[in-house]
Amino acid sequence: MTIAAPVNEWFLRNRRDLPWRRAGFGAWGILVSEFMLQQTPVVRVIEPLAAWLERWPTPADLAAVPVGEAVRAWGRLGYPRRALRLHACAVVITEEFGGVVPERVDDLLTLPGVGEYTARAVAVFAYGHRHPVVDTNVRRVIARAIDGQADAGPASTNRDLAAMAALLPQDDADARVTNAAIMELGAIVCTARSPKCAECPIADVCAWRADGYPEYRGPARAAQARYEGSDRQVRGLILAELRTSDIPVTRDELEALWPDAAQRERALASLVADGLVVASGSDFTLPQ
DNA sequence: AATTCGTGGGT
DNA sequence: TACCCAAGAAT
Repeated sequence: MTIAAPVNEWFLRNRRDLPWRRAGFGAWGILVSEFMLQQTPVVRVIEPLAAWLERWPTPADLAAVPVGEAVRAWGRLGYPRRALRLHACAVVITEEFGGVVPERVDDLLTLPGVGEYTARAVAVFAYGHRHPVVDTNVRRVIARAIDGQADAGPASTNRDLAAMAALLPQDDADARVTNAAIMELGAIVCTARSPKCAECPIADVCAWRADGYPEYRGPARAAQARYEGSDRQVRGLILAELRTSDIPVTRDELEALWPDAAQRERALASLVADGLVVASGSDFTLPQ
């Protein structure tokens, strides 16, 4: 509680003017933004989000088109399975929720691609309900300011949600601001690489700072696998080819994308298994 | 619980 | 240059 007030005040003066924070942006827009923001930097989401919502202003609009259109429109945002799940989400919302994005966390959690973070983000930011919202930024701020650790360890949903819940003001509207404010603080001040403690509104109560910025001691997070030469890269190459082609892509064209036949076939098979690619005779297309 | 899943920019 | 990191979810 000693951090909610100063962080809220800081937020009201320093928050970025992001599209999904504009009044009347709508629950659908916020849901789409949260899908796009999963593991993807804010700056890369702005334009695709605007194009997406112009094309599909409601869940029913998206549900009405073939899922392949969603995969194509996803473009280079990364993790294209999110496009499949967002489309599936639109179908469920249209068929089971009357075309209205649900506002209860437990209803939101039933939607494809909606997990603990996204469900609460929608309930809080779109509907104003009072829940803790915990993303990577929030986890880092709490690890530093409260726990005195340089970085958060592995995620632990219950512990992380409880820690954030303990910081929230009682009032729904204030709690909503605090959720956005701590996330924003982690995004632009208490950053992973070079935190700007001189600009931090809670530097005077930060446990990490008070302890002299000790290095992180805890379970090492698994190193991210190298991308170059990975199956992910091959999947990306194949899907990029399909995205930019209006007609089915032949095996010969796919062979030109990657020399290792075994890896190419493995990547292709996994894309088919995911539903991102379908066989069309002896050729391949995005799903219809 | 540990892995897998894109892409691009920062350090 | 090689990492590291990014409003996570599913398995």
